Formats: sequence, structure tokens, C-alpha cells
Amino acid sequence: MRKRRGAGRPTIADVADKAGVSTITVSRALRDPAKVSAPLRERIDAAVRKLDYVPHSHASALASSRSNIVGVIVPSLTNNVFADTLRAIYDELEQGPLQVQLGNSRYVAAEEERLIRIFLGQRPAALIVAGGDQTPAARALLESADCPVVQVMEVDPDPIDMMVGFSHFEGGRAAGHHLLQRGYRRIGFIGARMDPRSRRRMEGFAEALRSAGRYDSELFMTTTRSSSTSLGAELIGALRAKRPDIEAVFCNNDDMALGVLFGCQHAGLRVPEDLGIIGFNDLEMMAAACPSLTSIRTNRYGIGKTAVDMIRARLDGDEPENRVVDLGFQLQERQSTVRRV
Amino acid sequence: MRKRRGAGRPTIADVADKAGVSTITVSRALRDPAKVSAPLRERIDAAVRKLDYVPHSHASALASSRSNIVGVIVPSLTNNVFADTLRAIYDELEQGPLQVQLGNSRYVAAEEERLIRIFLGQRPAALIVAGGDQTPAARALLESADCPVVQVMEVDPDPIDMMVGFSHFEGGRAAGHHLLQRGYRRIGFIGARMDPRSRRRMEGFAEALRSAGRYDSELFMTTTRSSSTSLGAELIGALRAKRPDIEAVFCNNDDMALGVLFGCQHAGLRVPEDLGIIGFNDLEMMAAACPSLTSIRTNRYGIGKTAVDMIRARLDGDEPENRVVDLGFQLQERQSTVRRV
DNA sequence: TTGTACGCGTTATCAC
DNA sequence: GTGATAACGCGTACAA
Repeated sequence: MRKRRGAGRPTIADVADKAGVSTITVSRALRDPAKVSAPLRERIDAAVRKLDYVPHSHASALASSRSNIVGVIVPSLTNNVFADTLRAIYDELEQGPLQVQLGNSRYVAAEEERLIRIFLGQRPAALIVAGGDQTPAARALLESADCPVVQVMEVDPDPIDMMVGFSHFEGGRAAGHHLLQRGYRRIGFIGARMDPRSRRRMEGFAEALRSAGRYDSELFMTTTRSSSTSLGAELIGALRAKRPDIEAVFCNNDDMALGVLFGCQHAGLRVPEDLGIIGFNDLEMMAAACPSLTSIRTNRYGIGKTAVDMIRARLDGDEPENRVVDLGFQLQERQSTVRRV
Repeated sequence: MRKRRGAGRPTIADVADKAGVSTITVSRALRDPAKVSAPLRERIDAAVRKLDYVPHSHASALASSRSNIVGVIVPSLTNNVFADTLRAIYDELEQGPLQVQLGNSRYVAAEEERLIRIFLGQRPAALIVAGGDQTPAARALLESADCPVVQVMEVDPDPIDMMVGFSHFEGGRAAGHHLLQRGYRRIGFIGARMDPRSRRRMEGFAEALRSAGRYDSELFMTTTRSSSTSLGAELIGALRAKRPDIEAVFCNNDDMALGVLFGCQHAGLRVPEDLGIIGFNDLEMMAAACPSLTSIRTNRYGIGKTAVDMIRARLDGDEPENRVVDLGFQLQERQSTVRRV
């Protein structure tokens, strides 16, 4: 009897013994049943069930030098924005043999680089990362990775490999144009976290105001604290204390916008009569709020789905038509930006 | 020159060649630097950097019959409740050498079983699953798994291995007691999704009302649709259409509670004067809302942290004092349940 | 359609 | 402290 180091779980050889076939036949029966004759297939299936055999994915990955893992690295787990994209990735991916491995970079580029290094060690089937602000080393690693790489949530003319998202700059600009069109004059901005994407939204927004001669830096208030509803309420209070004449505000995300609404209500201000509010992302609650809240709708689920489609295509040997897909955004006008007369 | 099937990335043998040592020395230098003399260690580190060598985790897992993967299976990615626990797990786990592999069961027990099977195929270092409602087959798989298993979000006298959470039944009961104490009489319930945990909350709530002779099944409204803010608004509308005399409502989660608040505001009802509202989980927005919303606070981050602590202890050979840890909950009384005079 | 021989990259074991 | 050798469990290549 051979000495064994392993954990004692049944192996493909045990199944083969029990079914009276060779290991390779079991291997084939499991991965591509059509390649094995019906009677053998049944004997093998029975043996698998009886032994409760589970294939050892690491051994498989090692032998085939290819794993079924798709690494996904997002900056935040609690941010609903990524949750929707993640949900799409899981929905699409778990149909097939592919498995998701999720990393949380906590909005820290060095942490993202560390995770990329670790994930690459798994020889992943593909990699999905957020945005285009990797460290130079991380970018180099990804460029030399021998698997599809998709950057999500943004668009950029110079992707590492493939990219799907939308322009945050343009989204911010659209928010600015909307408030201007509604007739607002003293227009402010409230931003938390201020990661690169939030920053680009702010820049697009400022650009819109500037081109209309309405940019007033005093009405812009940002913090690196992470966004939350209560922070939105807090910041609008601070902003109004400084500049009570503010007429409308763009929030860098919907949680902040909701907080601004609550802050106004607690202060006895009417929305939109006393203050116009526009958010970003259009989470589900925005339409339900009272008053309903204007926002920039982004196609977060579509981004995840498209990312997986691109990966699938590449894995199937096809080349996607466009390496960069812009899914755009839509302004959702609601009660919170109806200009007072 | 030997023929190679692999993807061509540098291997530990390449590093060994470059450093003029054997592979096992490189292996040791990487895993436990103290076991290798300083000069060799430096030569090896230099070679690693020069080749940009990344260890092949699958080969390592195969050889050691132990991976550094902790499988985590949750029913939902978009539900903030799990997001907080996940964040804790990531925060705790990614410090060390352990990696998270996340599965999404979509509230489907069969899907959970499938994921458990797949994860077990990775010979994980540990497994974390939600709740105690696994299929019998899944439970059997977990019981025979040769790794620590932690069930989170609930407590149960009969855990598979270890467990950390709180009693949903008691949480529901506390909500009922609170409304009764506040003097509410016609008390209702609104529940979406109605997964096992929501169901237990409802049962505890009903139990509290029943023991006070205040249970009225007509005031209970549930749906299997997934919870959302707009659904909360919709359901309170339907419930009030049927029973305009309703005085207070317990929502099975905070999203629904916020939706009920919005629904009331849209309908011109005052909260808490015309309707008392209490939610469950106490998400961050509950305190910021106007009026602020009463809820049952649960320690979701603590649950994730404790789960990892238990795993760490077991992996280090220690046995945790208690196999079941009840982290409890706290009633957060706010404006939304201040009884009208 | 089925089987044999061997390699995948790493680590455990045992010797030096 | 360091090294030679043999597993780890499975898939590829080629033969039958």
C-alpha cells in the first residue's frame, strides 16, 4: 500500500478503480460526457456519487495550466455601485465553469497592486479591475498577463486590454448642464471620498459651470471621508452655514444626495424650492424618495454583463469588435431639481 | 532543453537556477525566511525580483494539500447586511496569507449546495456560510469537510461546526414589544423576500403581539419579491388601502422601512403621528432620515470579525471556547416610533 | 472510444 | 542550513 500525503479525499483514481476504467476516462466523462460511451458514463457517475468525489481544482489547474478563476478587484464592498456590477458578473459567470475570486482594494492603489500580484499567481482565466488608475507596476503586470483583462466603470482611449464603463467627466458635466438649464445660478458640489472617478465627475461638473460663467469654488465642498447619508446631511449644513445663498447642489453619489435631502428636511428647508439636489448613479431609492431625487443613471449591471461577454469572447478565441465600450449614462429628472419660479 | 507545457511564466526552478540554489531552498526562503541563511536569502530575493516571479498557488495547494482560500457563501451581494459582514471578513482575512473566495447563492438552497461542492473542491482553508438552512446534502458535505466551518448571521443550538450571529426570532420579538410598549394597538408587518431569517423575525414579532392579544393576521403583508425602497412604499399603500386603521408597522428590513416612510410622505401622512415605523438592521441611513427611523441594530461587522477569529483559532490548533457565539442586537429608538398622544 | 506515460510547479520527507 | 527525491491529483499527447 502506497503511502499518501494527501488529505485522504477520494481521487479520480479511486473513482476509476470503482468504475473499472482508467483515470483518463473518468476525467473525460466529467468534463465532456459526450466523449465517453453511455454505459461507462453511468458506471462512472455512480462511482462518483457513491464516493462523493469532488474534483481537485488545484490539481486540474496545475495539469492544464489554466484555472477557472476570474479575479475581480473592486475598491469597495459596501458601495452599492460595485454591488450591482458584481451581481451581474456573478450572474453571468457562475452559469459556466468559471469561478469568481473577489478582492477588495479599499480604494488604495498599492493594495490593488498587491491583489493583482496574488491573483496572477492563480493563473486566472481572466481579470476584472475597476477603473484606470493602477500603479505603474500594476499596469505592467496586467499588460504582461497572459489572460484577458477588463477595466470596468470607466472609459479611456488607452486601455490595458479591454474596457467597459462610461465617462465620469461627461456625467459630471451633464449634471452641471442640467442645473444650469433649470435656471439655477449659485450651484455647489458636495463630494465624499473623492477617489479618481469622483474627482473626474467633479471636474466635468466644474467645467460645465465654468463655461457658463457660474463656477464658484466657495460652493464646492469635498472631504476624503467615505460617503454616507449622515455625511451628506452634515456637509450641506456646513455649506449652507458658509453660503446660505446656495441654490442647488450636485452630490458625488446618491447616498450623499439622500443625506442632503434629510439634512434639508431636518433644517426645515424645502426641496426643491429652497435647494435643488442632484445625485449620481441613480440607485433604486432615488425614485422612491419624497421628493423624488434627480440623478445620473449609470448602467452598472450592464457593465458587469458586458465585461463577462468580452471575456467569454476572448476565451472563445474571438476578438471583441471594440476594446473600449462606452455604456453611457442618462439623466433622470425628478422633483428635486424642479426650479422654483 | 526540456519541453514545457506551461504558460512560460518563471517557476521556482528558474529562481533556484539564477540564485544557484535548489528549489526547496527557494521555497523555504519564500515561506519562512528564518529557515534560510541571510546571504542565500538575499540572492534568492534578488532573483525573485529580477524574474518577477510569482508563486503558483495551485501547485502549492496541490503539493501541500492545503490552500489558502477561505470560501464565503452569501445569499446576496446587493444586500447591505451581508456587505458589512463581508467587509469585516476581508478586513480581517487579507492581512494574513488567506484569500477570500466569494459565492452568491441568490437565496437558493440548491445553488448554495452547488457552491459548497465547488468550494470543497478547492480544499479550502475554511468555509463561511450564511445561516442554518442548508439542504441535508449540503449539511452532510460541510460536516465531513476537513476544515473549519462557520455559519454566520444566526445562532442555533446545533451548529455544523461553529456559528456566530444573533436570534432573528428574538429580534422580531423585541420589535413587537417595543411597539406595544409605545402604546400602539393595531400593529402590522411588512416583509419582502421572506427568506428563512426574515420569516423567523416575523414569527418572533407575531409571538410578541399574540402574547399581548394584539396579533391581527390581516395587518401582516408579505411578498417573495426582493426588498427595495419602492416596494416598501408600495406595500404600505396596499396595506393602508385594506386597513386604514393601522397604527404602526414593523418592516423586515431597513430598505423597506425607508420605503414606508417615503410612501407615507407621498401620501401626506405624518410619521410617527399617523404611522409608527420600525425597521431591522439599523443601516447607517436610519439615523439620518427625517424623521429618524427606529430599528433593531445588528452587529454585522462584528459577526464577520468573530467568524474570522474563530477560524484563525482553529487553524492555529486552538479550540474556541464557545462553538456558538450570540452577538445579540440592540433596539435603537428614534423619532419614527414616538407614539402620538 | 479507451488507455499509457509523463509533466504541471510546488512541498514533505529524509539524508547530509 | 541545504539538497535529492518522490509525491500531490489531474490533463495532455500519443498510442492502441
